[in-house]
Amino acid sequence: MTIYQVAEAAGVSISTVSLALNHPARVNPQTRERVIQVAGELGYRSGAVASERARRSSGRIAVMAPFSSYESYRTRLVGILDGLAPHHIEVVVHDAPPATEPASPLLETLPVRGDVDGLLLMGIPLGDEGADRLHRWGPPTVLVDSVSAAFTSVTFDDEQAGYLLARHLLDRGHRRLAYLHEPYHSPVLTSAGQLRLNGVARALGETAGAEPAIDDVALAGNDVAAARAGAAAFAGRADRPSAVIAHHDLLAAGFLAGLRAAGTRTPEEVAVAGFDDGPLAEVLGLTTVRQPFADSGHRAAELLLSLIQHPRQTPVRTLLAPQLVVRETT
Amino acid sequence: MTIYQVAEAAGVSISTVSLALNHPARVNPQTRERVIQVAGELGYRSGAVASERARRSSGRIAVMAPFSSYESYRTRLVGILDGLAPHHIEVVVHDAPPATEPASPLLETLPVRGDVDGLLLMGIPLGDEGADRLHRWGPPTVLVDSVSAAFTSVTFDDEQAGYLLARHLLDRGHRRLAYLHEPYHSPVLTSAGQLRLNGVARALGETAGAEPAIDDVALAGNDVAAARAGAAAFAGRADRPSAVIAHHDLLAAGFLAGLRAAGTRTPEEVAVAGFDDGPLAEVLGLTTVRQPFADSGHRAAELLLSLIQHPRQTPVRTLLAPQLVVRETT
DNA sequence: GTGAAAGCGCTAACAA
DNA sequence: TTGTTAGCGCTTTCAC
Repeated sequence: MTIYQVAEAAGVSISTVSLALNHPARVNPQTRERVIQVAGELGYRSGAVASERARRSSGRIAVMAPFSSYESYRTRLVGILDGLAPHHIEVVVHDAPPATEPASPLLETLPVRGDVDGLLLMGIPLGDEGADRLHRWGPPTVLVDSVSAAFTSVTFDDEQAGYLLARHLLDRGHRRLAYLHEPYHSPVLTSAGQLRLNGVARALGETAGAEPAIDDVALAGNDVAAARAGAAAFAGRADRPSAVIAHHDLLAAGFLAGLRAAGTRTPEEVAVAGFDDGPLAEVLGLTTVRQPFADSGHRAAELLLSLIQHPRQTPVRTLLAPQLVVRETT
Repeated sequence: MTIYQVAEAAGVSISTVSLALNHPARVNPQTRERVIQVAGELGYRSGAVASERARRSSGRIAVMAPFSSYESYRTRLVGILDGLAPHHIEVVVHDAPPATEPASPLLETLPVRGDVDGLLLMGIPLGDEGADRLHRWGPPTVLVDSVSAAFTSVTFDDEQAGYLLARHLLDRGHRRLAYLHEPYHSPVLTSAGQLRLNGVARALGETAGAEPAIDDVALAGNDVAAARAGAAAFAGRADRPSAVIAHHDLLAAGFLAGLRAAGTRTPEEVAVAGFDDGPLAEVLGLTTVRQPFADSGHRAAELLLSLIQHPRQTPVRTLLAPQLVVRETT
C-alpha cells in the first residue's frame, strides 16, 4: 500500500495525502476527511516508513523460539503480541531448534535480516560466547526461559516448582520419585529440568525416610509415543518409583496412556504429575504446576520495550512464581 | 554513514560500492577488497529502508491468524516458517480475533501494514468488500481456511470430513447425531462447521432409517469448561443423540470429561468424535479427523512465494483431503 | 569492470 | 488549497 495508491483512490496528488496525514491543518477539511477515510479503508500506514526514518527505528522486533517443538510457545507469543499491540510494534518470528538438540550455530542465524529494534529469545540457552557476541553486536535483548548475566530475563521459578511438586508427592506418602524427560542431545546449561531436580532434591532432603536420589528417566523422544513407550517399560520395572514427574504435560499424558495400556492404575499404583497446566492437564485431571505462559510473554515484551527506550539499563531478572494445581493423578 | 561517503572514501562510484557489497563476484577483486576495507573502517551499514525501497521488495510477508484462539495455528505457522526458511523470507505475525466474533473492522479495513511482499490470511473469512479491496490494493495474498473467488487458497475439505465422520458413525449403528460447536457471534460465511454439516447431511441422506437432521449444540464458549458444561446438560437430556461430533478435539475432550463426570460412558452410551488429531486426540484415544496443519502452512507459503514471483497468476484453490482416525471413543 | 542514471515511496520546498 | 518537483540512500539496468 503506497501513498500513490491512496492518492489515486482519493483522487488527489500524493503531496495532498502526505499533508493530510502529517499536517492536517494545512489541507481543506473536506479533502482531509476524504483522504483520511480512504487511507483508513486501505489500511495505509504512513507511520511504517516515516517513523522509521524519523526515529531511526524499524518498529519491529524479532522473536526466536522453538515453536515447532513445544505447544506452549504459541501462548507466550500471544502474550508478546498482546503486550506489543498498543505500541504498534511488529513481531518477526523465527523458529529455533529445541535446546535439547546439539548446539546450533545460533548466532549464525541471528543476523535477522531487516534490522530489528529488539530481540526476544525464548527457550534458547545462551553460551558464554553467544551471549558475549549478542551483547556486543545485537539489539536490545530479553531472554525468556533462560538466564545470562548480562541480559534481562523472564523465567519461571523451576527450582521452586520442582520443590512444590515433590513436597506434594511426599506429603501424599510417596518416597521414591522419578523425573521423566525428553532426551538431551546436548549439555543443556542450567536447564529447567536440572533446576526442577534441585527443587525436588531440596524437598527430599527435608523429608525423613525419603531416598536421597530421584530416578532420571530419559525418553526416546519428545512426544506422546515416546512417553507411552517409556511407561510400558516403566510399568514392568520391579523397583519402580511410586510417583513420576514429567517434564511437561504432554509427556505426562502419554505416560498416563501408557500406564493405562499396561494395566497400571493411576494414582493408586503410580502417581503422575506434569508441568504447564494447559488444556491437556485440565482435560485429563492431571496434577501439574501451572506456568504463566501468556504472562511471561507479556512481561518480556514490556521489558524489551523499556530496554529499547533506555538501552543502557541494568539487566533485570524476573522470576515467575509456580502454582501447584492438584487434580486426580496424584 | 551513507553509500556515497563510502564511495568517495574508496574513490569509486556508489554503484561499485553497492556491487562490491551485494554481488562481490561482479567486481574486480582488488576494487572489491578496497571497498570492503573502507566500508568496514567507516562502519557502513546499508540502510534497510532505502534498500527495500530500491529493491521493491522487503523480503518479508505478514501472517494473520487467530493465534490466541486456536492451538492449531501454531502448527500452521511452523509449516509456513518451514516453507519460507530456504527462501530467506521473514514472517511478521499478527493475531486476529476469531471468525466467530462480530465482524472485526480488520475484515473490512484490511490492515495491510506496509512493507510486506505478501500476505497470508488464516482462519479469516473475507467479506465481499474486504476481498475486493484486498485484491485491488493489497499485496499478493493467499488464504488458508477460507475461500474467496479472486484469491488463491488452501483449505481443508470440510464437507468430506463431515461426511467421513458421519459415515463412520452411521456404520457403527448410530442414527441420531449432534454437532457440538462454539458460539457464533457473527454470521460466519461458509464456515467450516456449515460445510461439515453438509457432509453429515449427505451421509445421513444415504442412510435408510436415519433421521434427516442433526442436532446443533452450541456451547457457551470455546474452551474445555464450556464443553464440560455442555456435556452435563447433554447427559441429562431424555432425547439425546447417541453420537456427538465436536468442532475440534479440545471441545471433544472437554465433552468427554463432562460425560465421565456425569457417569455417562463412552462410547457405550454416547460416542464422541472431534476434528484435528492433535496430541489431545492421541492421548485420549479420541476418534477424529486429521487435519494436515503443518502441510497446509507449508503449501500456502509456497503458493504465496510463487504468487509473489508471478503476481498475475490465476487463483488456485487447494483442497486438502481429510483422514479419518478411528480410536476408542466411537 | 565500472559508472551514469533511472527509479523505489515519501516528505517538504516551492509553484500555481 | 493544491500539485509539481527535488531530493533522501539505495539497487539495478545499461552503456562505456
